[in-house]
Amino acid sequence: MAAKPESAGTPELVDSLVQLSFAVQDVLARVSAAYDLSLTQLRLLGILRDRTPPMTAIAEHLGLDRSSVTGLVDRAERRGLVSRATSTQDARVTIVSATPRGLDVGRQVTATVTAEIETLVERVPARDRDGMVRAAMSVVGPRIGPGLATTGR
Amino acid sequence: MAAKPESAGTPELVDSLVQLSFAVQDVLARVSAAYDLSLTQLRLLGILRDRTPPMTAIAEHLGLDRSSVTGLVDRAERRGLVSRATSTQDARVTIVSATPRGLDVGRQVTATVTAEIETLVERVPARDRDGMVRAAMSVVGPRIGPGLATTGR
DNA sequence: TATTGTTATACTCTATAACTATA
DNA sequence: TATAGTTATAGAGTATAACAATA
Repeated sequence: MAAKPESAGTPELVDSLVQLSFAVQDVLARVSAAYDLSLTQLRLLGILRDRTPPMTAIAEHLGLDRSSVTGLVDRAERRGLVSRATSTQDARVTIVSATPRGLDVGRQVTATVTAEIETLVERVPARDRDGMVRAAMSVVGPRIGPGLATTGR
Repeated sequence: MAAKPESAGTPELVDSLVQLSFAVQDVLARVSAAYDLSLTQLRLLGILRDRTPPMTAIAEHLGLDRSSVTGLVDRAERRGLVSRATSTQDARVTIVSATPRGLDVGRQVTATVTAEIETLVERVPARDRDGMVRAAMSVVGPRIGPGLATTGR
């Protein structure tokens, strides 16, 4: 499974994609940090923007163990960003939701991130932008919900 | 600083880029983990592939505090991936280099990551690939060294 | 018995502040 | 004094294993 020179441009593309991903993640982490959020906290708020899922669903979304989500939600709750409630249908289940403040912070970070990445994108020649959207979407699939999807799946 | 509808396609592009960055980082983290490396350890090995820098230079490359690099190198050294040496020119300076095993592990992870991302890229229509390289490079600049650049700057 | 969530524990990663050694 | 690196300390994030409560 070594050489497979089907498309001469592929190595450069792989390399560009890796660098690009670091540049984007840098923006996400830096802006989050400016709001005193970790990237994981931002992702949590992103999930809770339009849902009130059980702990297990959050774990699946983020690709984390359930015990990791316990700590994550603990810290967010301590900061007044999210809250817990026991499901009325199944007393084993804990429902998590964003507080008004959590929603607000999430919106602000998302707006700032979007603005910063738009600045990066201004460097892309206009004629290449449509192709880039098509290329990116052919890798990750179409958008599902509204706003920034802080997930790879 | 709100609406700025200069280019209608921009929001989708921003969103695609964020998702794409998560997909790529997922690959990097997953493959690293399969080799029992954190992403930071992989980045360290990436730096040491063709250099033997002082601790401070590593901190700058990775955007970390010097004290964080101390621990990072400690753990990598304990695992036989890197080694320390005192500079002969300036006894304050500690020079870090990858061991043969560290170089080897770095190469293996890089090769696997490249293969996996190439698989992702196969989903991109061939006619869009050149444009994607151009677009990505216009954001992050041209490649500098050989191999995967596990950095955003 | 199976599932949901938490706790206990341990490790990595990170930063700030204070320190040592060298320049 | 200034710089390079380490240590001490603290906190976030993560996982595994064991547990309690509920189904």
